[in-house]
Amino acid sequence: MPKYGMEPIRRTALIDATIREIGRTGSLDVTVSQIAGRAGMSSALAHHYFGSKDRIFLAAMRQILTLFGEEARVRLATADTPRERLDAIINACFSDEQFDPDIIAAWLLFYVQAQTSPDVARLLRIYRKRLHTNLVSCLVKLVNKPAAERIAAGLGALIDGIYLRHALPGKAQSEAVTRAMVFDYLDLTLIRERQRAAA
Amino acid sequence: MPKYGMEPIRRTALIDATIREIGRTGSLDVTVSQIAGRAGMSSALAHHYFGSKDRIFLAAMRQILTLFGEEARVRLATADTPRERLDAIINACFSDEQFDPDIIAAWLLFYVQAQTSPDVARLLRIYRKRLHTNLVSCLVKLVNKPAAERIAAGLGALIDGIYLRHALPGKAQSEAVTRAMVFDYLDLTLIRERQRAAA
DNA sequence: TTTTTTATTGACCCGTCAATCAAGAAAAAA
DNA sequence: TTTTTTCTTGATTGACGGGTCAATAAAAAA
Repeated sequence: MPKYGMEPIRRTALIDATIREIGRTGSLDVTVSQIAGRAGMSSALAHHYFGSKDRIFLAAMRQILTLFGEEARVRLATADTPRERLDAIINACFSDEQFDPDIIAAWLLFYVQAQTSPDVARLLRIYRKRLHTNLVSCLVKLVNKPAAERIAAGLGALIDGIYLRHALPGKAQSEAVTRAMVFDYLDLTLIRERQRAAA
Repeated sequence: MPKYGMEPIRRTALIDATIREIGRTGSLDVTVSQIAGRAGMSSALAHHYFGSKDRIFLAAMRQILTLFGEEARVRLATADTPRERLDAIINACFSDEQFDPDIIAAWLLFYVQAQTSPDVARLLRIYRKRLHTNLVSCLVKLVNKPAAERIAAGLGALIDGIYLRHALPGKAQSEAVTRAMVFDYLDLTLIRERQRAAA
C-alpha cells in the first residue's frame, strides 16, 4: 500500500540500517540487500533512492559527521570560558552517541574507504580540520599560537588513537579512563605552556 | 623452466606482493590474481602454496609484525638505561621501515580485518600487548606501577593515532614532528610523576 | 472516471573472483 | 631411458553481488 512522501523516510531508514549493518559486521563488505533488508525494503528500492552503493555509504558517513557536529554544537552552546569550550569539544568525542561500538567501527571503515574514495577522503579532511580549528580557537586564548597548534594536533591524534583502540574487539579500557587520559594530556601541556610564559 | 626449491621463494614473493598491493590500493579488495601477478606467477600457484586468500593475508600480517619485532629488538640491543630503551621502542615505531605508507595502510587494513577474522584479531592483540609490556617494563624503573601503566597506555594510543592520521591520503605532518609529539608526551608525564614522587 | 505520478518488487543480466582441476614441462631419481 | 616428483598454468566452475527493468499497485490529479 504505497503512500506518498516515502522518500525521506526510506532514506533515513537506509542510512540508519547502513551504519548499524556496518557496525554489526565490522566490515564494508555489506551487500545492498543486507542493508535494504534491515531497513525493511527490497534492494531495488535502495538503488532507486540512492542510485548506487557508494552513494549510500557516503550518505551514511555524512550522517555520522552531522551527528557529531550537532553533539559538539549543543555542548558548546552552554560553554563560556575557553577551558569549558575545550572540555565541551573533547566530551563530545566521548559522548554515548559517538562512542558507540557501531559508530566507532563505522569511523574506522570510513578511514579505509577514504583511501579509495576521494569523496570520503574530502569529508574526513573537513571533519578533521573543523575539529582542529575548534580546538585551536579555544587554545589560543590560553597559550600562544604555535603551542595551540601543537596541543590541538596532539589532542586530535590521541583521540583518534583511542578510537582505534576501541575498534578492536576485546576488552579495552572504559571510556572514562580514556577520557581522563585526554584531559590529562591537555592539563599537562597547558601547565607547561603557562610555566614557559611565566618564565 | 621449473626448478626445485621454489616454495620459499614463491612464498616470500607472494607475501611481499600482498603488502605492496594492499598498500598501493589502500584496500583489502585485492584479488589473488593481482597479488600473484605482481609476484610474477599465476593465481593458481598462489593457491597452490597458500591454500586460500585468507592464509595469504594472515602470512602478510605475520610478516609485518615480525619485521616490527626485529626492528625493535635491534634497537633495544644497544640501549642500556630505561630511558634509552623507551627511546628505542618509540623510534622503532617511526623507523623508515615501519613508517612506510604501504606498511601504514596495511596496519589500518589489518585492524579492519581483525573485526571479522579471529586469527588477525589475535595477532593484533599479541602485538599490542608486547608493545605495552615492553613500555611498562622500562617505565616501572622510572615511576611507580600505576603511573607506568597509564603512561604506556597513553603512548600506545598516541602512536596508534599518529599512524591513523598518516593513513589518510593528503599532507600530514612529517614523522619528525609527530615523533617529537610522542617524546614530548613521555617527558611531560615522567616529569610530573617525579614531581609527585618528590612531594 | 481516467490519467498521471509515486512507490515497490521479483526476476534477470553481467561481471568478478576464489577455488579447482587436469594437463604439461622440467628436473631429479631409478 | 624411464619413472617419479616438483612446479606451473589455462581453463573452468560455482557463487555472489551490483545494478537494471518491466510490471504492479496505490494514491493523487484531471
